[in-house]
Amino acid sequence: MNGENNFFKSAFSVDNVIFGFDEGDLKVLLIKRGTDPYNGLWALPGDLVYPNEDLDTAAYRVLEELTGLKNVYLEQVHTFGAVNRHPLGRVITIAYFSLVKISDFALKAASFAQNVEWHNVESTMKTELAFDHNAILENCFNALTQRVRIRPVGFELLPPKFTLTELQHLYEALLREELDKRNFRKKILSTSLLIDLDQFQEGVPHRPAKLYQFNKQRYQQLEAHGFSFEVKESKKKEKKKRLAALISA
Amino acid sequence: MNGENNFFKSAFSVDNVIFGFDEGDLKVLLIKRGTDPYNGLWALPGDLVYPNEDLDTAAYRVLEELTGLKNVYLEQVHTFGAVNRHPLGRVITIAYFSLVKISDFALKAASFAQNVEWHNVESTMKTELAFDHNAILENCFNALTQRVRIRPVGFELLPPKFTLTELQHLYEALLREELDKRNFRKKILSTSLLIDLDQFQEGVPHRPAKLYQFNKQRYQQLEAHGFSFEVKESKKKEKKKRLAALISA
DNA sequence: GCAAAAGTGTTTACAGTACACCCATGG
DNA sequence: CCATGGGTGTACTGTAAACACTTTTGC
Repeated sequence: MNGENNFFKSAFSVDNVIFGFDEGDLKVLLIKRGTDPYNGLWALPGDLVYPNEDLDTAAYRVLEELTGLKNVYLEQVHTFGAVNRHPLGRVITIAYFSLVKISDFALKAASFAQNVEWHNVESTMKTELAFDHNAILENCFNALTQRVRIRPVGFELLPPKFTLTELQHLYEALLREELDKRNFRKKILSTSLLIDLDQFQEGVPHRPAKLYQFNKQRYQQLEAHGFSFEVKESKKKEKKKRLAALISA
Repeated sequence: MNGENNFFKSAFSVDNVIFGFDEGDLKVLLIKRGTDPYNGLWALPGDLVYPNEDLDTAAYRVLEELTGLKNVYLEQVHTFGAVNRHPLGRVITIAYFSLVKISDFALKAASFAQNVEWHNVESTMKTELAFDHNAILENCFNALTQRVRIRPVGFELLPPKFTLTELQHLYEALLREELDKRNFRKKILSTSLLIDLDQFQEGVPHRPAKLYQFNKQRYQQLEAHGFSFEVKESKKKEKKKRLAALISA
């Protein structure tokens, strides 16, 4: 396969890191491989890109075939192309991540996999995955962490109605950092991106929390008007010296 | 070419947006195409990836063949794979940008190009380039703008010795924003990333400015210790409402 | 002595941080 | 009445932002 100038003897695939959020922690959807290579190992869902198919389309297709979901947040992250990353030939892969609400979907049967499951992200990163999927997962997780500091993408992972505590737990999982309840509420409410539904949890063994909804229209308005959604780094306990910002005036 | 399942009848290339900084503005290195398709149009340097070559290696090779430079800042940005982006077949391309010091290199003759030139970035973005290279350029420029807010990559574009005013002009070009001289100096000096060389400009028709050098060792130290180099967005004149940060505690 | 760019401090406003107690519900 | 998580305000501190004049050199 390698060697001479066989430029058109290569293929490209997409791999899709599908994130969900449930029971207070971040999950990733994995497929247990039923064929060689890497038979029996867990892998990220992916597929070769059809010759007449755009890359994003292929990534959406992988997602939809697996979950039945459409209109999902999807973002291209990085392309992995080490020469020997695929044992069967030169296959580079374009990595995407997507964010889904675990609440509102059921898994489809995926013919090419024995098994499909949600796995905790942190523990998955310590496990061996097929191919270079550990590197891909880590890369996409970092991209998500970064993205969530800049844009309110977290809502893509929550059910339509959620409590502020659920939202806070989500951010804590994504940022791997504990947040102060009062400060978090103050800030998140000051964005005007949440709609107070004036509804409450039911059947919980404690004071029921208010339910909120993400105000997507409002966000798109603000975004269109050039407003930025800035998320700052928190100061660490051990007073790290800040490298001062460069921008002024 | 398109149509049936010719998975291995496709190719991938790298394109490299090579940025330089000279005379107060940001430049990009372009090649005038001497063959069809797009004969006569300016294009980004790029090449097909060899079958036994990693993607990053290919991007470095393109850069080195063109400029003779090694050990240059290089970053993968995005992969472009629209079905019809290349008139001769299915060719997806992985876009990189690199940052070079215009001062210290001479262009090599590039056999596949009639002409190689530095072009002003802003005006190039208003011109038609070959293939989807307008989209690639814009994407890479945005990536650079973002990167420079987070990491001190600007120094890669300056000669080894520079004045604070030159550095400020660079940041102004990258961020498309005017900066306040005093605040800029205060902040940049407070990072301890600059070495005061105690040398001065010569032969300038005004008070000569001090020369500084980037302290790479120091930066790597800080980076290794988990310090962050944070660059904040400046507030605009028209007091835009800030969407408050989400992180606290 | 004039032109041109270098260099330098202080004040004000806001956003980030830290922190502790009472409330509503189910069992 | 107890356990559980929900909900709320204030004071402090550090960084960003605004802003104008003096200095040094070449000609």
